[in-house]
Formats: sequence, C-alpha cells, structure tokens
Amino acid sequence: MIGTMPKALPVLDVSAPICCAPMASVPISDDDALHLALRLKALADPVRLKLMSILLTGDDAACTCDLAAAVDLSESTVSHHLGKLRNAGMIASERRGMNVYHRVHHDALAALGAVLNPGCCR
Amino acid sequence: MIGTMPKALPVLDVSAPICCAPMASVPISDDDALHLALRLKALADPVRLKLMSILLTGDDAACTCDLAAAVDLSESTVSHHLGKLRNAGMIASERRGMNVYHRVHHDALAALGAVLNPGCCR
DNA sequence: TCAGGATTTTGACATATGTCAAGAGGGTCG
DNA sequence: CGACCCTCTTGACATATGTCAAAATCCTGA
Repeated sequence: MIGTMPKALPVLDVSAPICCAPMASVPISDDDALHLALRLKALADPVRLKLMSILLTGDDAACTCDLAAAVDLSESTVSHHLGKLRNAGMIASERRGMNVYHRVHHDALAALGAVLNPGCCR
Repeated sequence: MIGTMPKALPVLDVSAPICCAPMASVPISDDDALHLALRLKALADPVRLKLMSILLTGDDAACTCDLAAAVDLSESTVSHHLGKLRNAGMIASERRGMNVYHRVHHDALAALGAVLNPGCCR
C-alpha cells in the first residue's frame, strides 16, 4: 500500500513504454502511480526540460558536450541529467565516434501527455 | 541563466493557468522551464497522483479526511500534499461546513498534457 | 460561550536531489 | 604506443522532500 512507503522510492527500470490508462478514467493503482511518478520526476526539473526542448527542436541529435554548453552546466552534471532522462525512457543515447549523441523518444513524451490529458485524442 | 542556480528552486506562484508553447515547437525559455518544472514536480509523486486520480474519478469533490483514509496516510501529510497540488494550480479547495472539499482543475491538467504532447489536438 | 471535530502549521527527522571537482574509462589520431 | 578529448562515475556538500506527532486554527452545534 502506498502509505507504508516510509523511506525511498524504489529504483525501478521505467524505460519500458508507458502503459497505463489516463488518470481520469479509472482510479490509478499504487503500482501505476509509482511508475508514473518516477517518469514525471525525470521530467520535473528545469534543466532536464531545457535539454528535452533543445533535443526536440534541434535538427539532429546533440552530443553531451554541446548540451552542456547550451545549458551552461558542467558536463558531469549534464551527464547525470541525461542519465535520468535515459533511465525514464525519455531519450536514447548512441555513441558515434568520440561523442555520444542523444535523441528524444517522442512516443514516451506523447504517452506521458496522454496519461495526464483526458481529452487528448492520441 | 539556468546554470547559475546553485541552490534552491525559487518558490513561485504557479497557480495561474499554464501558458507556454508545446516543448517541441520552440526551445523553451529558462523561465518557462522553471515554471513547467514546478508544476510537473507537484504531480511527480505517487501519493499526489493517487489523490488526483481519486478526485478525477470520483463523482464529487472529496474532503481531506476522506482522502487521507483513501491513501492511508496521516491527515497532516495529506494536507501537505493537497497544498502542493493547490499551489501548482492543479486543484481548488473550498470549505463547506466543517470540511474542506477539493476538486481538480481539469484545465490545468489538460494544459500540462498539451505542453508535453506535441501531437495533442487540444 | 464552550466543547469537540476537521484542517493546517510547525518541528523534527531520514532520505533524495542537484551540483561540482576529481578520477576512471573509452576512442581517435599522431 | 601515447597524448588527448569526450563521457561517465564517485565523493562530497548543501538543499529539498515526505512523513508524522504535537500544537495551533477554524467551524459547528449545544
């Protein structure tokens, strides 16, 4: 039960596709609430939102160092944020030569929007 | 600039209607990123998602004590969570007699979904 | 006015989070 | 191979967060 969660949110792999009914259609289960919360938490940070937006609006995938420059933070910090996004299934990262390039999982973002927005058509 | 935010996220009033372009349409501004993050943070907790879902699927508004019973947490804890949701503009609370009844701001939820989901029609 | 129930606020505590510096891997190119 | 660049991991630190108990508010009804 959700009340007996005195300490930590467990660390789960939430990189699988989001799969739960819109919040308004049915009372959400404890399990779905936890998974959804972990994904929203991954997005609920100004730096990570900024990174997502840069990736979404950019022509191509961007590497870690470019992103670090764009948000003006250390590369280790940006790597940390990218790790969180990747772990939540929001982005995919791929090594090309010396750099690692990141791109958004559009489906994951759309699915998240759909769970929140009852009136959303797709 | 977003990088020079060494400490705390400022406490802002984000109860006003959400107003920013979908994340994918334009690189999000630092200001919009901050506001959006604060709203998402309000939602990014399993207990608060559960509360939202209960309110969304229930016939009527629910009072604090009913919600506390539903999620099996102390009333002070639930009051704290409801305060966060209210502060983010996700719910409205109204006193009726001895109890305080809470209901969801559907628009706020929908707007949040719309910012996330580029393909959402409204 | 006063007793009692509902709600919120305050204080305390353990845990999570965001940040950077320093170090460890991994890849490229002389 | 060896120097160097990009990335990720680790350690440390300050701050935020979720929880409850206890105290303070607010409201109703006798």
